[in-house]
Amino acid sequence: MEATEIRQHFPTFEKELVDDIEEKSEVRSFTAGEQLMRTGQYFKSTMLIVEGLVKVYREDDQGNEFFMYYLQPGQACALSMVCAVKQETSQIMAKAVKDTEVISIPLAYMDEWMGKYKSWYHFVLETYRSRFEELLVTIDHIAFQAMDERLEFYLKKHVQTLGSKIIPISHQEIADELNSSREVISRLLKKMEQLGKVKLQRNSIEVIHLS
Amino acid sequence: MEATEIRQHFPTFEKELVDDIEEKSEVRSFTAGEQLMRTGQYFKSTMLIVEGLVKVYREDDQGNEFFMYYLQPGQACALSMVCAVKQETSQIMAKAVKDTEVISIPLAYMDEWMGKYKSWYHFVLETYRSRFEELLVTIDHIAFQAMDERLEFYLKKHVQTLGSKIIPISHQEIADELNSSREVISRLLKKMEQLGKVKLQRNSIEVIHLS
DNA sequence: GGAACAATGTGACAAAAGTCATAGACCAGG
DNA sequence: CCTGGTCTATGACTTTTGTCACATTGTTCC
Repeated sequence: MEATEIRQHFPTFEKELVDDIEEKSEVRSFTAGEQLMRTGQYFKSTMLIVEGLVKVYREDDQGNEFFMYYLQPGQACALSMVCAVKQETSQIMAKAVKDTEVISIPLAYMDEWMGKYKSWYHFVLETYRSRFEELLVTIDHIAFQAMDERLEFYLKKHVQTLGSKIIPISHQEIADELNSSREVISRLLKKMEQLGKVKLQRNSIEVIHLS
Repeated sequence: MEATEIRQHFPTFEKELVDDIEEKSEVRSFTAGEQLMRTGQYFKSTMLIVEGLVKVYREDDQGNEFFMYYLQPGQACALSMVCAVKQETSQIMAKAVKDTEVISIPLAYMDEWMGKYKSWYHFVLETYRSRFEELLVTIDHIAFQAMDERLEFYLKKHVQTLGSKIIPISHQEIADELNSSREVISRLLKKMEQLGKVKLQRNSIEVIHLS
Protein backbone atom coordinates (compact mmCIF):
# COMPACT_ATOMS: atom_id res chain seq x y z
CA MET A 1 0.00 0.00 0.00
CA GLU A 2 1.41 3.40 -0.93
CA ALA A 3 1.98 5.97 1.74
CA THR A 4 0.07 8.66 -0.12
CA GLU A 5 -3.00 6.50 -0.31
CA ILE A 6 -2.84 5.66 3.37
CA ARG A 7 -2.45 9.30 4.29
CA GLN A 8 -5.40 10.23 2.13
CA HIS A 9 -7.81 7.98 4.03
CA PHE A 10 -6.22 8.27 7.45
CA PRO A 11 -5.04 11.87 7.62
CA THR A 12 -4.49 11.88 11.37
CA PHE A 13 -1.78 9.22 11.24
CA GLU A 14 1.72 10.55 11.85
CA LYS A 15 4.47 9.97 9.30
CA GLU A 16 6.25 7.17 11.15
CA LEU A 17 3.00 5.29 11.61
CA VAL A 18 2.20 5.55 7.91
CA ASP A 19 5.68 4.21 7.13
CA ASP A 20 5.15 1.35 9.55
CA ILE A 21 1.80 0.51 8.00
CA GLU A 22 3.25 0.69 4.53
CA GLU A 23 5.97 -1.72 5.51
CA LYS A 24 4.14 -4.19 7.71
CA SER A 25 0.59 -4.38 6.49
CA GLU A 26 -0.90 -6.36 3.69
CA VAL A 27 -3.59 -5.25 1.29
CA ARG A 28 -6.52 -7.53 0.74
CA SER A 29 -9.27 -7.16 -1.82
CA PHE A 30 -12.84 -8.38 -1.76
CA THR A 31 -15.34 -8.32 -4.56
CA ALA A 32 -18.88 -7.07 -4.02
CA GLY A 33 -20.91 -9.65 -2.12
CA GLU A 34 -17.92 -11.40 -0.60
CA GLN A 35 -17.72 -11.93 3.14
CA LEU A 36 -14.87 -10.27 5.03
CA MET A 37 -15.73 -11.92 8.27
CA ARG A 38 -17.85 -14.82 9.31
CA THR A 39 -19.64 -15.71 12.49
CA GLY A 40 -17.40 -17.57 14.88
CA GLN A 41 -14.18 -16.73 13.12
CA TYR A 42 -10.94 -15.95 14.92
CA PHE A 43 -9.01 -12.83 14.05
CA LYS A 44 -5.30 -12.71 13.51
CA SER A 45 -5.37 -9.19 12.18
CA THR A 46 -7.40 -6.04 12.19
CA MET A 47 -8.72 -4.37 9.07
CA LEU A 48 -8.80 -0.76 7.94
CA ILE A 49 -11.09 0.06 5.04
CA VAL A 50 -9.32 1.90 2.23
CA GLU A 51 -11.73 1.56 -0.63
CA GLY A 52 -15.29 0.38 -1.12
CA LEU A 53 -18.09 -0.22 1.35
CA VAL A 54 -18.73 -2.87 3.97
CA LYS A 55 -21.98 -3.79 5.67
CA VAL A 56 -21.79 -5.21 9.17
CA TYR A 57 -24.47 -7.57 10.47
CA ARG A 58 -25.32 -9.21 13.71
CA GLU A 59 -26.28 -12.85 13.44
CA ASP A 60 -28.11 -14.89 16.03
CA ASP A 61 -28.11 -18.66 16.57
CA GLN A 62 -31.08 -19.23 14.27
CA GLY A 63 -29.44 -17.46 11.37
CA ASN A 64 -31.41 -14.24 11.64
CA GLU A 65 -29.26 -11.44 10.45
CA PHE A 66 -29.63 -7.90 11.50
CA PHE A 67 -28.04 -4.85 9.87
CA MET A 68 -25.92 -2.83 12.28
CA TYR A 69 -23.85 -0.31 10.37
CA TYR A 70 -21.70 0.48 7.38
CA LEU A 71 -17.93 0.73 7.34
CA GLN A 72 -16.45 3.23 4.93
CA PRO A 73 -12.93 4.15 3.82
CA GLY A 74 -11.06 5.63 6.76
CA GLN A 75 -12.87 3.41 9.23
CA ALA A 76 -11.99 0.17 10.93
CA CYS A 77 -13.87 -2.74 12.35
CA ALA A 78 -14.00 -2.25 16.11
CA LEU A 79 -14.76 -5.87 16.72
CA SER A 80 -11.83 -7.22 14.79
CA MET A 81 -9.65 -5.04 17.01
CA VAL A 82 -11.26 -5.95 20.24
CA CYS A 83 -11.47 -9.64 19.49
CA ALA A 84 -7.98 -9.75 18.12
CA VAL A 85 -6.53 -8.63 21.42
CA LYS A 86 -8.33 -11.28 23.40
CA GLN A 87 -8.29 -13.93 20.70
CA GLU A 88 -12.01 -14.40 20.94
CA THR A 89 -14.73 -14.89 18.39
CA SER A 90 -17.84 -12.92 17.80
CA GLN A 91 -21.29 -13.31 16.26
CA ILE A 92 -20.58 -10.77 13.59
CA MET A 93 -20.76 -10.97 9.84
CA ALA A 94 -19.32 -8.41 7.44
CA LYS A 95 -19.99 -8.29 3.74
CA ALA A 96 -18.53 -6.14 0.97
CA VAL A 97 -21.26 -4.11 -0.70
CA LYS A 98 -18.97 -2.67 -3.33
CA ASP A 99 -15.59 -4.01 -4.35
CA THR A 100 -13.47 -3.32 -1.33
CA GLU A 101 -9.84 -2.92 -0.36
CA VAL A 102 -8.63 -3.23 3.19
CA ILE A 103 -5.32 -2.91 4.96
CA SER A 104 -4.77 -5.97 7.08
CA ILE A 105 -2.63 -5.30 10.12
CA PRO A 106 -1.23 -8.21 12.13
CA LEU A 107 -2.29 -8.31 15.72
CA ALA A 108 1.22 -7.87 17.07
CA TYR A 109 1.70 -4.44 15.50
CA MET A 110 -1.72 -3.25 16.48
CA ASP A 111 -0.68 -3.79 20.10
CA GLU A 112 2.78 -2.36 19.73
CA TRP A 113 1.59 0.82 18.02
CA MET A 114 -0.87 1.59 20.80
CA GLY A 115 2.04 2.62 22.95
CA LYS A 116 4.20 3.97 20.16
CA TYR A 117 1.91 6.25 18.18
CA LYS A 118 -0.48 8.67 19.79
CA SER A 119 -2.47 8.94 16.58
CA TRP A 120 -2.95 5.18 16.41
CA TYR A 121 -4.03 5.06 20.02
CA HIS A 122 -6.63 7.73 19.40
CA PHE A 123 -7.76 6.13 16.18
CA VAL A 124 -8.41 2.83 17.92
CA LEU A 125 -10.27 4.41 20.81
CA GLU A 126 -12.27 6.61 18.46
CA THR A 127 -13.19 3.51 16.49
CA TYR A 128 -14.52 1.86 19.63
CA ARG A 129 -16.36 4.94 20.66
CA SER A 130 -18.05 5.57 17.35
CA ARG A 131 -19.11 1.96 16.85
CA PHE A 132 -20.38 1.88 20.42
CA GLU A 133 -22.45 4.97 19.73
CA GLU A 134 -23.79 3.45 16.52
CA LEU A 135 -24.95 0.45 18.47
CA LEU A 136 -26.69 2.68 20.99
CA VAL A 137 -28.50 4.48 18.19
CA THR A 138 -29.48 1.12 16.75
CA ILE A 139 -30.86 0.07 20.11
CA ASP A 140 -32.84 3.28 20.36
CA HIS A 141 -34.44 2.60 17.05
CA ILE A 142 -35.41 -0.99 17.69
CA ALA A 143 -36.55 -0.26 21.20
CA PHE A 144 -38.39 3.01 20.78
CA GLN A 145 -39.49 3.34 17.19
CA ALA A 146 -42.18 1.80 15.04
CA MET A 147 -41.49 0.09 11.73
CA ASP A 148 -42.35 3.09 9.55
CA GLU A 149 -39.87 5.32 11.36
CA ARG A 150 -37.22 2.64 11.27
CA LEU A 151 -37.77 2.17 7.57
CA GLU A 152 -37.39 5.88 6.91
CA PHE A 153 -34.20 5.95 8.94
CA TYR A 154 -32.91 2.93 7.09
CA LEU A 155 -33.49 4.59 3.74
CA LYS A 156 -31.99 7.85 4.91
CA LYS A 157 -28.86 6.11 6.10
CA HIS A 158 -28.48 4.26 2.84
CA VAL A 159 -28.86 7.40 0.75
CA GLN A 160 -26.26 9.08 2.92
CA THR A 161 -23.80 6.22 2.75
CA LEU A 162 -24.25 5.32 -0.88
CA GLY A 163 -24.21 8.96 -1.91
CA SER A 164 -27.12 8.32 -4.23
CA LYS A 165 -30.86 8.83 -4.03
CA ILE A 166 -31.42 5.49 -5.68
CA ILE A 167 -31.03 2.47 -3.44
CA PRO A 168 -30.65 -0.79 -5.32
CA ILE A 169 -32.39 -3.23 -3.02
CA SER A 170 -35.45 -5.45 -2.88
CA HIS A 171 -38.24 -5.27 -0.33
CA GLN A 172 -37.31 -8.72 0.90
CA GLU A 173 -33.74 -7.67 1.67
CA ILE A 174 -34.93 -4.65 3.64
CA ALA A 175 -37.34 -6.86 5.55
CA ASP A 176 -34.53 -9.24 6.48
CA GLU A 177 -32.25 -6.47 7.65
CA LEU A 178 -34.93 -4.81 9.74
CA ASN A 179 -36.11 -8.18 10.96
CA SER A 180 -39.59 -7.69 9.56
CA SER A 181 -41.51 -9.33 6.71
CA ARG A 182 -41.71 -8.49 3.04
CA GLU A 183 -45.40 -7.64 3.04
CA VAL A 184 -45.04 -5.16 5.86
CA ILE A 185 -42.19 -3.38 4.12
CA SER A 186 -44.06 -3.36 0.82
CA ARG A 187 -47.10 -1.83 2.47
CA LEU A 188 -45.11 0.85 4.24
CA LEU A 189 -43.17 1.70 1.09
CA LYS A 190 -46.41 1.97 -0.85
CA LYS A 191 -47.73 4.38 1.75
CA MET A 192 -44.54 6.40 1.50
CA GLU A 193 -44.88 6.49 -2.27
CA GLN A 194 -48.41 7.84 -1.97
CA LEU A 195 -47.04 10.56 0.29
CA GLY A 196 -44.47 11.40 -2.36
CA LYS A 197 -41.54 10.41 -0.18
CA VAL A 198 -40.17 7.72 -2.47
CA LYS A 199 -40.61 6.29 -5.92
CA LEU A 200 -40.66 2.53 -6.26
CA GLN A 201 -39.08 0.57 -9.05
CA ARG A 202 -38.35 -3.07 -9.36
CA ASN A 203 -35.25 -3.83 -7.30
CA SER A 204 -34.64 -0.23 -6.37
CA ILE A 205 -36.09 2.63 -4.43
CA GLU A 206 -35.66 6.24 -5.35
CA VAL A 207 -35.80 8.51 -2.37
CA ILE A 208 -37.51 11.82 -3.14
CA HIS A 209 -37.86 13.51 0.18
CA LEU A 210 -37.65 12.23 3.74
CA SER A 211 -38.72 14.28 6.73
CA MET B 1 -7.99 3.26 48.58
CA GLU B 2 -5.87 0.54 50.08
CA ALA B 3 -3.72 -1.58 47.80
CA THR B 4 -5.08 -4.85 49.17
CA GLU B 5 -8.62 -3.85 48.38
CA ILE B 6 -7.70 -2.82 44.86
CA ARG B 7 -5.86 -6.08 44.28
CA GLN B 8 -8.82 -8.04 45.54
CA HIS B 9 -11.20 -6.64 42.93
CA PHE B 10 -8.67 -6.22 40.13
CA PRO B 11 -6.37 -9.19 40.50
CA THR B 12 -4.78 -8.83 37.08
CA PHE B 13 -3.27 -5.43 37.86
CA GLU B 14 0.49 -5.47 38.33
CA LYS B 15 2.01 -4.14 41.51
CA GLU B 16 3.22 -0.82 40.12
CA LEU B 17 -0.19 -0.10 38.66
CA VAL B 18 -1.90 -0.79 41.97
CA ASP B 19 0.54 1.58 43.64
CA ASP B 20 -0.16 4.21 41.04
CA ILE B 21 -3.89 3.80 41.51
CA GLU B 22 -3.55 3.96 45.26
CA GLU B 23 -1.63 7.15 44.98
CA LYS B 24 -3.44 8.99 42.24
CA SER B 25 -7.06 7.93 42.37
CA GLU B 26 -9.86 9.13 44.51
CA VAL B 27 -12.59 7.05 46.09
CA ARG B 28 -16.14 8.20 45.63
CA SER B 29 -19.23 6.82 47.33
CA PHE B 30 -22.80 6.78 46.18
CA THR B 31 -25.85 5.77 48.15
CA ALA B 32 -28.45 3.45 46.66
CA GLY B 33 -30.57 5.28 44.14
CA GLU B 34 -28.03 8.01 43.45
CA GLN B 35 -26.93 8.76 39.91
CA LEU B 36 -23.28 8.22 39.00
CA MET B 37 -23.66 9.66 35.57
CA ARG B 38 -26.22 11.77 33.83
CA THR B 39 -27.22 12.16 30.22
CA GLY B 40 -25.13 14.77 28.47
CA GLN B 41 -22.47 14.97 31.13
CA TYR B 42 -18.78 15.41 30.38
CA PHE B 43 -16.28 13.05 31.94
CA LYS B 44 -13.07 14.16 33.55
CA SER B 45 -12.35 10.74 34.98
CA THR B 46 -13.14 7.10 34.54
CA MET B 47 -14.66 4.92 37.22
CA LEU B 48 -13.85 1.43 38.46
CA ILE B 49 -16.47 -0.25 40.61
CA VAL B 50 -15.09 -1.53 43.90
CA GLU B 51 -18.19 -2.15 45.93
CA GLY B 52 -21.92 -2.25 45.30
CA LEU B 53 -23.94 -2.48 42.11
CA VAL B 54 -24.64 -0.06 39.28
CA LYS B 55 -27.36 -0.16 36.66
CA VAL B 56 -26.63 1.40 33.29
CA TYR B 57 -29.43 2.82 31.17
CA ARG B 58 -29.78 4.25 27.72
CA GLU B 59 -31.92 7.37 27.53
CA ASP B 60 -33.46 8.82 24.42
CA ASP B 61 -34.52 12.42 23.74
CA GLN B 62 -38.05 11.90 25.04
CA GLY B 63 -36.85 10.60 28.38
CA ASN B 64 -37.49 6.93 27.68
CA GLU B 65 -35.00 4.94 29.61
CA PHE B 66 -33.86 1.52 28.68
CA PHE B 67 -31.93 -0.92 30.84
CA MET B 68 -28.66 -2.04 29.25
CA TYR B 69 -26.53 -3.84 31.80
CA TYR B 70 -25.22 -4.04 35.32
CA LEU B 71 -21.76 -3.04 36.48
CA GLN B 72 -20.29 -5.01 39.34
CA PRO B 73 -17.15 -4.77 41.46
CA GLY B 74 -14.12 -5.39 39.26
CA GLN B 75 -15.75 -3.78 36.26
CA ALA B 76 -15.55 -0.36 34.72
CA CYS B 77 -17.78 1.85 32.67
CA ALA B 78 -16.64 1.52 29.08
CA LEU B 79 -18.34 4.70 28.07
CA SER B 80 -16.73 6.85 30.69
CA MET B 81 -13.40 5.64 29.34
CA VAL B 82 -14.21 6.13 25.73
CA CYS B 83 -15.84 9.49 26.17
CA ALA B 84 -13.15 10.69 28.49
CA VAL B 85 -10.51 10.29 25.83
CA LYS B 86 -12.42 12.29 23.27
CA GLN B 87 -14.05 14.66 25.73
CA GLU B 88 -17.48 13.88 24.40
CA THR B 89 -20.83 13.34 26.03
CA SER B 90 -23.14 10.41 25.81
CA GLN B 91 -26.79 9.55 26.28
CA ILE B 92 -26.08 7.24 29.14
CA MET B 93 -27.42 7.18 32.67
CA ALA B 94 -25.97 5.14 35.51
CA LYS B 95 -27.62 4.63 38.86
CA ALA B 96 -26.39 2.93 42.01
CA VAL B 97 -28.66 0.02 42.96
CA LYS B 98 -26.88 -0.69 46.22
CA ASP B 99 -24.58 1.63 48.09
CA THR B 100 -21.58 1.83 45.84
CA GLU B 101 -17.91 2.71 45.99
CA VAL B 102 -15.90 3.59 42.92
CA ILE B 103 -12.31 4.48 42.19
CA SER B 104 -12.21 7.64 40.19
CA ILE B 105 -9.18 7.88 37.93
CA PRO B 106 -8.32 11.19 36.28
CA LEU B 107 -8.28 11.12 32.51
CA ALA B 108 -4.59 11.96 32.28
CA TYR B 109 -3.48 8.81 34.08
CA MET B 110 -5.86 6.59 32.22
CA ASP B 111 -4.06 7.63 29.04
CA GLU B 112 -0.58 7.42 30.46
CA TRP B 113 -1.10 3.94 31.90
CA MET B 114 -2.23 2.53 28.59
CA GLY B 115 1.35 2.68 27.41
CA LYS B 116 2.92 1.98 30.77
CA TYR B 117 1.04 -1.04 32.12
CA LYS B 118 0.17 -4.04 30.01
CA SER B 119 -2.46 -5.14 32.51
CA TRP B 120 -4.19 -1.77 32.35
CA TYR B 121 -4.16 -1.83 28.58
CA HIS B 122 -5.78 -5.24 28.56
CA PHE B 123 -8.25 -4.29 31.22
CA VAL B 124 -9.42 -1.31 29.21
CA LEU B 125 -9.74 -3.29 25.99
CA GLU B 126 -11.48 -6.13 27.77
CA THR B 127 -13.91 -3.62 29.23
CA TYR B 128 -14.75 -2.37 25.77
CA ARG B 129 -15.08 -5.84 24.42
CA SER B 130 -17.35 -7.15 27.12
CA ARG B 131 -19.64 -4.12 27.09
CA PHE B 132 -19.77 -4.29 23.31
CA GLU B 133 -20.82 -7.93 23.53
CA GLU B 134 -23.45 -7.09 26.11
CA LEU B 135 -24.91 -4.54 23.76
CA LEU B 136 -25.02 -7.09 20.97
CA VAL B 137 -26.90 -9.50 23.20
CA THR B 138 -29.28 -6.71 24.11
CA ILE B 139 -29.89 -6.00 20.44
CA ASP B 140 -30.56 -9.68 19.80
CA HIS B 141 -33.19 -9.68 22.47
CA ILE B 142 -35.02 -6.57 21.39
CA ALA B 143 -34.81 -7.46 17.73
CA PHE B 144 -35.53 -11.17 17.75
CA GLN B 145 -37.46 -11.99 20.89
CA ALA B 146 -41.02 -11.48 22.08
CA MET B 147 -41.90 -9.78 25.33
CA ASP B 148 -42.38 -12.98 27.33
CA GLU B 149 -38.89 -14.21 26.50
CA ARG B 150 -37.35 -10.84 27.18
CA LEU B 151 -39.11 -10.73 30.53
CA GLU B 152 -37.78 -14.14 31.50
CA PHE B 153 -34.28 -13.09 30.51
CA TYR B 154 -34.65 -9.89 32.47
CA LEU B 155 -35.63 -11.78 35.60
CA LYS B 156 -32.89 -14.34 35.13
CA LYS B 157 -30.27 -11.63 34.79
CA HIS B 158 -31.50 -9.88 37.91
CA VAL B 159 -31.46 -13.06 39.97
CA GLN B 160 -27.94 -13.75 38.80
CA THR B 161 -26.68 -10.26 39.49
CA LEU B 162 -28.46 -9.67 42.76
CA GLY B 163 -27.57 -13.14 44.00
CA SER B 164 -31.09 -13.54 45.33
CA LYS B 165 -34.25 -15.22 44.07
CA ILE B 166 -36.30 -12.30 45.28
CA ILE B 167 -36.22 -9.25 43.07
CA PRO B 168 -37.50 -6.11 44.77
CA ILE B 169 -39.13 -4.27 41.91
CA SER B 170 -42.58 -3.15 40.75
CA HIS B 171 -44.25 -4.14 37.49
CA GLN B 172 -44.14 -0.53 36.39
CA GLU B 173 -40.37 -0.36 36.76
CA ILE B 174 -39.89 -3.50 34.71
CA ALA B 175 -42.19 -2.12 32.04
CA ASP B 176 -40.15 1.07 31.86
CA GLU B 177 -36.87 -0.79 31.58
CA LEU B 178 -38.15 -3.12 28.88
CA ASN B 179 -39.93 -0.25 27.19
CA SER B 180 -43.33 -1.88 27.52
CA SER B 181 -46.42 -1.07 29.57
CA ARG B 182 -47.39 -2.10 33.04
CA GLU B 183 -50.47 -4.07 32.02
CA VAL B 184 -48.49 -6.19 29.59
CA ILE B 185 -45.87 -7.02 32.18
CA SER B 186 -48.52 -7.78 34.81
CA ARG B 187 -50.31 -10.15 32.44
CA LEU B 188 -47.12 -11.97 31.49
CA LEU B 189 -46.04 -12.26 35.10
CA LYS B 190 -49.45 -13.64 36.04
CA LYS B 191 -49.10 -16.24 33.31
CA MET B 192 -45.65 -17.15 34.60
CA GLU B 193 -47.06 -17.46 38.10
CA GLN B 194 -49.71 -19.88 36.87
CA LEU B 195 -46.94 -21.91 35.28
CA GLY B 196 -45.16 -21.99 38.64
CA LYS B 197 -42.19 -20.01 37.37
CA VAL B 198 -42.50 -17.12 39.79
CA LYS B 199 -44.37 -16.03 42.86
CA LEU B 200 -45.71 -12.50 42.93
CA GLN B 201 -45.74 -10.25 45.93
CA ARG B 202 -46.33 -6.56 46.21
CA ASN B 203 -43.16 -4.77 45.10
CA SER B 204 -41.21 -7.94 44.63
CA ILE B 205 -41.02 -11.05 42.54
CA GLU B 206 -39.78 -14.37 43.78
CA VAL B 207 -38.27 -16.44 41.02
CA ILE B 208 -38.99 -20.15 41.47
CA HIS B 209 -37.76 -21.73 38.29
CA LEU B 210 -36.93 -20.31 34.88
CA SER B 211 -36.37 -22.49 31.85
C1' DG C 1 -43.21 -15.04 -27.94
C1' DG C 2 -43.64 -18.04 -24.05
C1' DA C 3 -41.94 -20.57 -19.92
C1' DA C 4 -39.89 -20.00 -15.58
C1' DC C 5 -38.75 -17.26 -12.05
C1' DA C 6 -38.24 -13.26 -9.05
C1' DA C 7 -40.35 -9.13 -7.25
C1' DT C 8 -44.27 -6.78 -5.92
C1' DG C 9 -49.36 -5.85 -4.69
C1' DT C 10 -53.31 -6.84 -1.90
C1' DG C 11 -57.03 -8.65 0.88
C1' DA C 12 -58.18 -11.47 4.81
C1' DC C 13 -57.02 -12.96 8.99
C1' DA C 14 -54.24 -13.98 13.44
C1' DA C 15 -51.32 -12.70 17.13
C1' DA C 16 -48.94 -9.57 20.01
C1' DA C 17 -48.72 -5.54 22.28
C1' DG C 18 -50.47 -1.11 23.75
C1' DT C 19 -54.44 1.64 25.70
C1' DC C 20 -58.44 2.67 28.47
C1' DA C 21 -61.44 2.11 32.18
C1' DT C 22 -62.37 0.40 36.43
C1' DA C 23 -61.92 -2.10 40.64
C1' DG C 24 -59.72 -4.25 44.34
C1' DA C 25 -55.68 -4.93 47.45
C1' DC C 26 -52.24 -3.22 50.29
C1' DC C 27 -49.77 0.20 52.97
C1' DA C 28 -48.44 4.36 55.69
C1' DG C 29 -49.70 8.36 58.36
C1' DG C 30 -52.66 10.74 60.96
C1' DC D 1 -59.43 2.56 61.75
C1' DC D 2 -60.16 5.66 58.12
C1' DT D 3 -57.97 7.89 54.07
C1' DG D 4 -55.21 8.81 50.29
C1' DG D 5 -51.78 6.89 47.59
C1' DT D 6 -49.50 3.17 45.26
C1' DC D 7 -49.58 -1.26 43.28
C1' DT D 8 -51.89 -4.93 40.97
C1' DA D 9 -55.80 -7.36 38.30
C1' DT D 10 -58.68 -7.65 34.49
C1' DG D 11 -61.90 -7.10 30.57
C1' DA D 12 -62.69 -4.64 26.31
C1' DC D 13 -60.90 -2.55 22.61
C1' DT D 14 -57.43 -0.59 19.03
C1' DT D 15 -53.27 -0.65 16.58
C1' DT D 16 -49.39 -2.69 14.75
C1' DT D 17 -47.19 -6.32 12.90
C1' DG D 18 -46.86 -10.87 11.05
C1' DT D 19 -48.84 -14.65 8.11
C1' DC D 20 -51.19 -16.81 4.33
C1' DA D 21 -53.03 -17.09 -0.14
C1' DC D 22 -53.06 -15.64 -4.47
C1' DA D 23 -52.80 -12.25 -8.27
C1' DT D 24 -49.96 -9.38 -11.07
C1' DT D 25 -46.00 -7.58 -13.15
C1' DG D 26 -41.23 -7.61 -14.78
C1' DT D 27 -37.03 -10.18 -16.46
C1' DT D 28 -34.39 -13.63 -18.47
C1' DC D 29 -33.38 -16.99 -21.44
C1' DC D 30 -34.38 -20.17 -24.81
